[in-house]
Amino acid sequence: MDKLERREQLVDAALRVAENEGIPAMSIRRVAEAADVSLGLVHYCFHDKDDLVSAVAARTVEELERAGIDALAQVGGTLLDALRSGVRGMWAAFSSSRQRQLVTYEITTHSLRTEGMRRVAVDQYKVGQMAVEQFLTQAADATGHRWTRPVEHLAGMTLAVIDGVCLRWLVDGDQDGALGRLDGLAETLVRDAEPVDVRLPADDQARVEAS
Amino acid sequence: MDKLERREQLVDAALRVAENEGIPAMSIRRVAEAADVSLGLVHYCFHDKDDLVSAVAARTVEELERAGIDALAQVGGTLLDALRSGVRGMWAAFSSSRQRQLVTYEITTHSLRTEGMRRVAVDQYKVGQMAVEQFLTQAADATGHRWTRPVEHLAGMTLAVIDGVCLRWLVDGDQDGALGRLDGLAETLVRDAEPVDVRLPADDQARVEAS
DNA sequence: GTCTATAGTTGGATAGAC
DNA sequence: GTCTATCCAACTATAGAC
Repeated sequence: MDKLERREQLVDAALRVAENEGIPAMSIRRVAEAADVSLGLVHYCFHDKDDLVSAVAARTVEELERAGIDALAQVGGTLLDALRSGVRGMWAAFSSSRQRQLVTYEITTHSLRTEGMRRVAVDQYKVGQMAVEQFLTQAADATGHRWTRPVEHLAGMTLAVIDGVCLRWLVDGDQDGALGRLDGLAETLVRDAEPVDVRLPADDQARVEAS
Repeated sequence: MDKLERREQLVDAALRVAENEGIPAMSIRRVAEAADVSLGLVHYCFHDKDDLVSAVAARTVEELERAGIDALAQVGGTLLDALRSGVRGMWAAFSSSRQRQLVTYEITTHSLRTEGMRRVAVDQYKVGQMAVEQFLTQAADATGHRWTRPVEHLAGMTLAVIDGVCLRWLVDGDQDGALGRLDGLAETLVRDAEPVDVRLPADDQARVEAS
């Protein structure tokens, strides 16, 4: 089998181990065992353990990004509806796998402790921030609104809330509480939007009428 | 030295190690070395590693609680001012030690992975929730307001935001961004408060006038 | 590519002397 | 209480055969 292909397969196994036993327990040996290959092979495909962890992190980010795009698709109704269903959609993507979410946080702390892995955590947030910005922009557009604060700021708040809510949910398992907080987020966001005036600015309007 | 006293001293050392090298690296051996005692002594004072981690967690929660009480003290001016300075006060307590905060998150994930340690993470949040509820109540009282939603809910939101903001700050180190998001939180909270009418309800009012 | 074998390190936990 | 000594397990990483 090709090296890159093998890497992907090993990342599959590694992710399985990480979800079930945690990142600290995701040793190279354990991954080799889970993938039913030899220890040497894993070392052949990954330079060292951090290389493996980074690959697992890249995979989780990639899948999270895809989930974010899916949540983006369902934008309709009022702005509040759109925000609520979008936020809940992201939440559904997150909470569908409690284990996966825990892995994400473990990767964050691991990368913050390990020299040369800071980029990993930074990437997690960069992708999240962009996904949320895109979502907010699209939700406003589709419902004829404009944000009265920089989308960057609103996305930062949104991401912080989702992050905090998710972490707490991991701890207390209170799904209703989590959903309540997310709805609160949507209600808060909607207060920072205003309807777009359907009339164009004067000079544009004149041009339209002239045509 | 007394066993309990020795335990406290060892927790000191353990916390030092955890802050500098992370919870996963906080081995019993490493703690013994840092405290300049023998390996056996640590095992004499703590049944096993989880016992030690739990003790460290208890210490961090205890110190966080004290910091929350301090932040509570400075309530004055308008409600918005009170909220802003209170939230910023908590933030100052958190962010004064980046390492310590990282330890807190590491303990959370560790406890979620370890059978029989769930209580540790739950306690972290229980204390946080109560501290924030107390702060919000006091801030409203001191400025003549009442909350239009259950304080429990508002405190949950607040805690989520602070948590999310803090975690992100650990990753990107953007202090201005973090403060901006916290101010946004204060502005959001203030919209869920209304001034308390100084006049009492009718029957109470009648009683007052009769006296 | 994939394996086996092995070197070398670190960690948890216990036993027993003092 | 505190220490030393020791056992055993698990891990990283490499070398070398196939």
